[in-house]
Amino acid sequence: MAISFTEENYLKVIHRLSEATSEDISTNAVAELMQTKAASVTDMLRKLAEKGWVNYQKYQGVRLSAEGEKIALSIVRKHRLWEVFLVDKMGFNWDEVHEIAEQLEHIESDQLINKLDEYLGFPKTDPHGDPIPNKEGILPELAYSHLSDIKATKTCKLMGVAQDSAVFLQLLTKLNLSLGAKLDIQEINEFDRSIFVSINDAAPIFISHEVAKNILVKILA
Amino acid sequence: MAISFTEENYLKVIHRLSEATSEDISTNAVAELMQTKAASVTDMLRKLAEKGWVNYQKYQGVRLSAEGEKIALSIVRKHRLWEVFLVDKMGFNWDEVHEIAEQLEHIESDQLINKLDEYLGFPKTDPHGDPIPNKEGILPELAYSHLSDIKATKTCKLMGVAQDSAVFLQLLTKLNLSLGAKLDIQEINEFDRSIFVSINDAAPIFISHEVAKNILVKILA
DNA sequence: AATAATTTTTAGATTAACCTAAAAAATAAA
DNA sequence: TTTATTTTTTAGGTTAATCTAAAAATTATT
Repeated sequence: MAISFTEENYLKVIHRLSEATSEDISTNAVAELMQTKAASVTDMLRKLAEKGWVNYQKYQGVRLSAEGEKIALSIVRKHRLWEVFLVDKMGFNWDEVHEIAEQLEHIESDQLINKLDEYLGFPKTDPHGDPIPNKEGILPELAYSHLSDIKATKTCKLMGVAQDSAVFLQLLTKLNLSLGAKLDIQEINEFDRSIFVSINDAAPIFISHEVAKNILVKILA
Repeated sequence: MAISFTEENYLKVIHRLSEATSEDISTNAVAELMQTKAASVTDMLRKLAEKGWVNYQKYQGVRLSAEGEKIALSIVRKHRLWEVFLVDKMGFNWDEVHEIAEQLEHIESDQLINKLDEYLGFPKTDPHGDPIPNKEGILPELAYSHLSDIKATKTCKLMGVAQDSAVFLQLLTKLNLSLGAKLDIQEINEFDRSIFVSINDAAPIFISHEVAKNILVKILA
């Protein structure tokens, strides 16, 4: 069944919201991410339900059907592979690729995306550390910790970010924080929950709780 | 001013029709290429005229304004660069890339397209021999001959094709005709205008007038 | 030049995606 | 457990791009 760009974007947004919770997704939550009004969302949810891509009962929220999940994952796959292409091959920075990938993710050609995957060397994650679903639509669970959740003075490795906004990524770049960076937590301040941390063995600096929330790390020691 | 995919496609089609003639383009001609009805075209032409991209007087046909021409050429540039990418980097055949490039040509990012251009080594032509407009929107005139127009037993080189359809390109591939192929015309048959020709010094074969019309060559001797 | 044929435009509908404002349902608070 | 608040849905409209059918203009033919 034919699918429009808009429908694809709705499925993607519902998928993203579903990753954070096991509850049904509210109309308002979808409206906010879609930058539209709740009334418009209601219309679309009814339509997506008719097409069998979501399970939706009015007033009860929405969740993806198996088929909807498959579509959403294929869009995520395309988005992330194109991001790798833009950074690795086109020489963009990690904070420049999101908007362009938002367009490229709607290009329809399985053949192309599989050739691209191969051309890029079957990458496992995108430039922000997010895992890339495979051809079969299976998304490996990476299960990293948010830096803000770590309670003790550990050593970690930066594995990903929880946000793709250019301002956030540019800030990380300024802090010399990129994928793979080593983080030695020196101290966690109770007062403002800021973290005093040494990045790649440099002199320690302060990182705000707000930033730490969006940094995903693997704990090394 | 914002432009929709549909508007881009109309400008592209008007541009294509304008290449073949210096006359104004008729509503019906646009309708045919856009695979839509004349009434729809009339609506759109009025809209494009309001936006200043075409000059249109009702019942008098249409032609691109300077601004419309610039937009059309930027779409052609994107289309052809993506085709080069698909063939040179992704390993597609020349008969497989048109549809995908039709989608990719609408991706909006000057930065991306210029980086792509560089990545591809600033190609002069696409996989079908069509010239690629440069950043400034200047399309080098290549002025090759249609094989069907040649009246004598000459030697030529295949420089391009006048049609991108998969069936046509696949036929050329079967005939061992690809960009750069050497063609030694042995004989031109008056009866059906078929051409008896040796391709890359192989035993000569017959090529129909219909095929010859769509083959662009440079005359070597 | 008058008539016939063709092309193009207008008129009026349709569909997808959106909107605002009002009504209904669900949830929270008194 | 009523009442108040918030969320969601319905009702009715808008815009872009399309359509069919009919009218108008242009072009071709006698």
